[in-house]
Amino acid sequence: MSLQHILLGMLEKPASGYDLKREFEYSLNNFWNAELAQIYPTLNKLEQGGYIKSKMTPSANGPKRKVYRRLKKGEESLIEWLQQGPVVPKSRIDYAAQMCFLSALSTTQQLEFIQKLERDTQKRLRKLEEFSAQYPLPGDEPQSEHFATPEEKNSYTLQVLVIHHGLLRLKALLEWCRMSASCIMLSENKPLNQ
Amino acid sequence: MSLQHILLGMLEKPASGYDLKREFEYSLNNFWNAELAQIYPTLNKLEQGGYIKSKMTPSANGPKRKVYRRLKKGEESLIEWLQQGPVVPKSRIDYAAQMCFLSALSTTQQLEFIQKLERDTQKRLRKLEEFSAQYPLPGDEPQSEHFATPEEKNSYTLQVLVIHHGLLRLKALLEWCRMSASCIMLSENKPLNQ
DNA sequence: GGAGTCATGTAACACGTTACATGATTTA
DNA sequence: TAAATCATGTAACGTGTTACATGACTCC
Repeated sequence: MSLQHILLGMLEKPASGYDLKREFEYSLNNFWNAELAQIYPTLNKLEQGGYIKSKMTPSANGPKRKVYRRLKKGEESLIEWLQQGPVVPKSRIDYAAQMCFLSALSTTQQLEFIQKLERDTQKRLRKLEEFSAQYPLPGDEPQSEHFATPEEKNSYTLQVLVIHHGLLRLKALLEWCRMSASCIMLSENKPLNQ
Repeated sequence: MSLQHILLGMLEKPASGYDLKREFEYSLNNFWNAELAQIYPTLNKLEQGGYIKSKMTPSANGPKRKVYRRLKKGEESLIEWLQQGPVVPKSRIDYAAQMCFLSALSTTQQLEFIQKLERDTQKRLRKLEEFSAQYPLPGDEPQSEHFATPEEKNSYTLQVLVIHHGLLRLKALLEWCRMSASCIMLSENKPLNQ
């Protein structure tokens, strides 16, 4: 059910399905994604339901685009979704499940497993930190950002917070990787002088 | 694809579908879950594939149970899954997506949203901390735990680490909730003396 | 004119959830 | 004997992914 609401949220400004896919890739990608094969049917469904409305518009550099704009019913549905409070997904973390059964491998292989996870996480963290550099927290650099309206400032603050959510998650995961590596090495229980 | 491997991992010791469902509820629940409606067909599929084998056995307190044991092919498949390295799921975090569009609500409602998330997270954390109290980290309480074999000790260490993964995640989320609440309050930008 | 990108879609399949169906055994 | 729990399943539906189909437009 969430994708419909997310698309409604993204349609603050009119956009085509292709645009929305790009937006997933370049910013929301850290905590949500959707393929075009899912976006297009969902947009059609939303239009049939009277939440959004499309209009064929010529493109500067390609074929005609189907640009959607959000209708009042769409905005109401979005607000309803937000007002029902935070939706916490039941987490399904494959690598954590794998950890449970990792004793089937040698200690060496266990450490390799953790180290691979640590490297991948480090990579993701660096990428997100790079991305987040464009979005300083208002207050961190006083007077560096100016907003036309309080609404714009608020919207920006929320964007930044979402990015920081990703950063905190990745940092927590890194910390856990390090703890796990030392724990496994300790549990090997080999005498130090050998 | 993961559920098949997870069930194979859980079948270290023979168990019925009903047993496995219980195990999800009482321990793995924090990072994976599956309904009976998904477990039973998956077990049938695994048996048809020659990964496990069932045997009807009478129960002490109910109707006959279909108890599965893991075959060699099952163990090989499990090890293959583990050796291919950590599988990192693409995260889909509804509340983070909601945050992106939260500027459609008033600042007061935004704060309520965050506070609700904080309360829910606090509750989950307390529950997991309670659960984890049964599993001290070996080393934290020297000499308090004894294991028959090094394999058992290693297996226990991994279990504990998985629980700590959940704890760290929840703590990071809590920290983020607090940061978000102050950020939103600051961004409201109202003069203090009013 | 061919390759690459822009742009929209359908079809088949895999995975997950909810609801429903069935029946045995235990406990009050 | 009725309710609760144990125990195994099927059916329908919703969501998400991969593969395939189609065509317009741009740049070389």
